Amino acid sequence: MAERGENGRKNDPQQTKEDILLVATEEFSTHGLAGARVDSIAEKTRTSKRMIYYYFGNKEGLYLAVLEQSYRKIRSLESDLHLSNLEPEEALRTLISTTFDHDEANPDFVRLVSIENIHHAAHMLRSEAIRDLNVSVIETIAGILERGFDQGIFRRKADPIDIHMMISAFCFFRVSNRYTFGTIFRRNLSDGDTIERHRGMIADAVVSYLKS
Amino acid sequence: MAERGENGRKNDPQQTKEDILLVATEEFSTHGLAGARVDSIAEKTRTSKRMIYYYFGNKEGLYLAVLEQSYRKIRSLESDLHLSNLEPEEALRTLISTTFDHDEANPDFVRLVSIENIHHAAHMLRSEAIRDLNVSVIETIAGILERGFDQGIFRRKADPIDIHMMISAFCFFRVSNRYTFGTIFRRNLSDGDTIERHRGMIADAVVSYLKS
DNA sequence: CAAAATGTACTAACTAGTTCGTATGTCAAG
DNA sequence: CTTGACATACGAACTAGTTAGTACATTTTG
Repeated sequence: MAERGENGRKNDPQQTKEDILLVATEEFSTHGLAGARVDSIAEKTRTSKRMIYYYFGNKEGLYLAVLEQSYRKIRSLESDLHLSNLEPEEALRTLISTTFDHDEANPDFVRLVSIENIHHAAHMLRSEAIRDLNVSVIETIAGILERGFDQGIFRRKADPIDIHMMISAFCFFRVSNRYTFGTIFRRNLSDGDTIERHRGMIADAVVSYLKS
Repeated sequence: MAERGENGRKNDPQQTKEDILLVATEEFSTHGLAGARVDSIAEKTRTSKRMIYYYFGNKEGLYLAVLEQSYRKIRSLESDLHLSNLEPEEALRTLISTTFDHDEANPDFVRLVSIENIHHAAHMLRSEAIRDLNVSVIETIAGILERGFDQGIFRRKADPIDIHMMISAFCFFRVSNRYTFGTIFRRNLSDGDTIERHRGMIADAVVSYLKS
């Protein structure tokens, strides 16, 4: 058993790495790459700064690891939705709700993506893991659009990447721009009623667009 | 005339301030608040670091000034659109195109807003100038929606702020997430054809939503 | 001249990354 | 099964370089 005595040290590399990543995710997502402090991360960890450099090389390496881990999480989520046995409209609405709920539930991820965009996606480009992200959503959407069109439910032949962008834009923006938008229009986007209304709204908008 | 001789100095406070702001906008928008370097700004300016502190107090003061100036610019743009004499649908499409083109033409502004959101809009909150932004767009949209509903063109009674958010989300996301989205889906969102298609797409989506 | 505007050169504090030394796990040989 | 040698895992304290901010002197302008 790898238990921790009074002051006796037990090696647990896996746990140590995970611990660092968890703390780092929070730090990077709230302060950005340049604003994040390695010392601050080290303090909040149950290990030391030495370990950060031991496992991740340098600050950028740690940032990249955080980014990769975040993307890995969504990839796994995306895949286990079984939409092919649903009616096209129903399938689309389910997919949209899932995206919506994911962004709403993962502000850290949203913030990290925003930060990465400020850096022109420079780190993402260097990471094969992220670049080669199996973008299965697109195939899923393509399938739904095709079925819907063939069945005469959707009148418009839209590009699946465009549709994905439209959905992402709405879901992402609500979270990424929550603060400035909320400040200017004095509206709390985290409010329960607002969430419900917006979830329905984006679905209705996409569906009506495809039907028009 | 305030001309600049061989090495003779001419005071031109207005020009000095504007020069600093211009350089600072670029620096903050590409590196973020923490990532921006005061020394770097000073170098690119035709004046010195001393002047930055003389006029703006400190780094945050400069950042705030940059932010305020950026918002002041859109406010002026928004106001001189004369939409009330257009058909509701036409008016809405014009407004959407304008928002779309503004974001497309001002990536610096988009990036600054993203950055400000990472900081939970903390600086914006402290700035009365920005907080009290006359949100005339909302009134404009409200008017269009009402006319459209009364004329039976729009079947749906939507909240103007929600509609504004839907438009903003799409237009903003295209610019703010250009890099990560482009990397993952190998698509260049700055491409001329794509711009055209997207401009029409958001307008069609909003209109069909309101008509449904 | 007085006040505003500007330049030069500096400093105090911070911060990423390192050095050096120690503890722990493991596996082969006895 | 135990010993010891080697690799991996870890911690405390340090350093070199950076960076926001300033003291002081000087020039321009009304």
